[in-house]
Amino acid sequence: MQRESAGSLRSTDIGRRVRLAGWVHRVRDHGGVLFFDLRDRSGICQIVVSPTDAASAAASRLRPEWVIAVEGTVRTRQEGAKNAKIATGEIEVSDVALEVLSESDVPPVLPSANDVPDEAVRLRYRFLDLRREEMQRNLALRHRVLQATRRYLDAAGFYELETPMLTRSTPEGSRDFLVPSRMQPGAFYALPQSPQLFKQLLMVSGFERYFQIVRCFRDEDLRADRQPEFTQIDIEMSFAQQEDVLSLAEGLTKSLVAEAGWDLSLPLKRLTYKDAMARYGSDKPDLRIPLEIIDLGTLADAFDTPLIQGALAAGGVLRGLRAPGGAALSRKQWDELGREIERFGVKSVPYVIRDADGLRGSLAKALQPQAQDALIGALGLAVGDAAAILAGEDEKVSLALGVLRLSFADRFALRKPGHRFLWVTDFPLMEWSEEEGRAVSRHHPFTHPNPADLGRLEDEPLAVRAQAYDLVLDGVEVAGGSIRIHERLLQERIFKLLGLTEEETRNKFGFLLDAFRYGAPPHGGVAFGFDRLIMLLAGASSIRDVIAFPKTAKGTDLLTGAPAEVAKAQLEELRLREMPPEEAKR
RNA sequence: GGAGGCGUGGUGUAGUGGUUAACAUAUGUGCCUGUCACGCACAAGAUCGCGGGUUCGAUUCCCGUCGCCUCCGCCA
Repeated sequence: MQRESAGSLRSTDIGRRVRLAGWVHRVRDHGGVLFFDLRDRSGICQIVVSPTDAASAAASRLRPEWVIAVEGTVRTRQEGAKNAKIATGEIEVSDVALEVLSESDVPPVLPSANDVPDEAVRLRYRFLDLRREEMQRNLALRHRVLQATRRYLDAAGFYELETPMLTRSTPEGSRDFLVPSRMQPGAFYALPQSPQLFKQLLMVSGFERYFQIVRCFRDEDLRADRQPEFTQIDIEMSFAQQEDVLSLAEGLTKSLVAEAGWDLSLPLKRLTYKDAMARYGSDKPDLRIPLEIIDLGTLADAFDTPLIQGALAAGGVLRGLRAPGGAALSRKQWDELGREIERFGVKSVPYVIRDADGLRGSLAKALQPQAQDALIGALGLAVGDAAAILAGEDEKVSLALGVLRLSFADRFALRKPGHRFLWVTDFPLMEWSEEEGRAVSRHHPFTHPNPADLGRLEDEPLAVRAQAYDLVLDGVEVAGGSIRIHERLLQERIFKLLGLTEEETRNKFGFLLDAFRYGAPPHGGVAFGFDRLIMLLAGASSIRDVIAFPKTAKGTDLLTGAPAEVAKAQLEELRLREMPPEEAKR
């Protein structure tokens, strides 16, 4: 007899003899009649065993998480015993034959429990944690979106091509995971941070449209939305302009989010990097928050305080941000807000509060009385609102207000329901790295500059815009990409600006530059952070909740115990030796 | 690298410088014929993460350490 899904039985199945198999979810033993819920991937179904049934003795032995097979008859539940809360609540399976396939110890993570155990316990017993309905749902969604990706891109003429996982370390970007080579002692493979160079080579090779659902590796510190290995939907297209890539990515996004029941209307909103920073203080603004940063430059003269006047004299800006209901913030809370933006060189948050009598607050005294109404109007302050007002260097003021914007949203629950996508375009090509004392690529060194800015590449490199774009969803970067440089000479100019010597570039990227000598098509692409996207679609608060076997914040796997020491013989084979701690210190 | 939070029966929590560490659930036994987070009774179950210090006495206070989480730095 063919096995069926427990969760898919309905009243239309009444009278049928069925065979089910799965896990014992909950047992309700009344001494006489006994009920239990049988759970499989599809859901749960109530099995009823009468004291006169042959299976009665076996049923009373059943415990949670035993694996059993059941053969029985689907029947309607008695009137008044139907359960509208579950999909199979109209029916039950009776007159059963029971077979225990596997017993279970008392499980540390009980899939039927309401309380979710501590995450360390969940990760240690991940195979049990994954039985929980939430995790089953998340990974099922992940599966569906993966399949939708393949369907969409295949239909759009993309080849799914694979690239090496054992590759070479390249400069720029994040720290590599290294794999020592046995056959080339002293040499190392690197696991790919992304298949960037390979997908460009595939364009040179004439495949025209490539995609890959690919694991990427970055040896950096973890976050709720960052794992050392993660999955990208990697896409590259030849003979494509930025518009072609954006439009492809939008179409794909629409079909992917539809798997979660989201309806997306295209085209998506767009914002330049410059505007995003000015209006939201972030290159990945959360547009669910109905707050915008306001430039107060025209009111600058109304503030009689050296802090503001000094900042403006130094070429700075004056900007404010409304905090709806912010009058309720205590002195202590303003201090907390100040600590959140300390890293931008702000010592405390100057603010004003509008109450029934007018403005008060740390900055109100410095404001000329006749300018009060103008300030209230500019910031849109209602009675009960407050506003943070910062003066200083453009980028720092923006970023600081961007942080406050998020903080206000948290404190006053300002985020509107629903979801907001947007493209952020025209990123700067390069940015200054204090640490390295040179310009570094903001995206990666193969990003094509905006053709309109090519003339000032050497003179004002930091002002050059890139043909690079990010897709942002609710304040999270879910995809990013660029048009690539396919001209060898331009690529060499960029390397030079980045301070990479010819020898270095030949050594590290020679193969790519070589390839570009033999007819490289213009090309560009985009990569989706797949786990993050699923996290947002699933409404999960951590990327770990959409990955079957994730790592902890310290990069360990509590299930397998990785990373672990290896046998001396393995190290010898690789000609590796542990460095004494005192030597490793420096 | 830095900051913060958490760590108490299997699990989730409460709690206290002082007798026997409480509750829920899970577990075991018994009772129970329509439950669905079934119910009732009884029982068993805890080196209060680990190490050190303060104290007559520490699960509680202090220091260190380990583990988990969050954030900053970092992550093209």
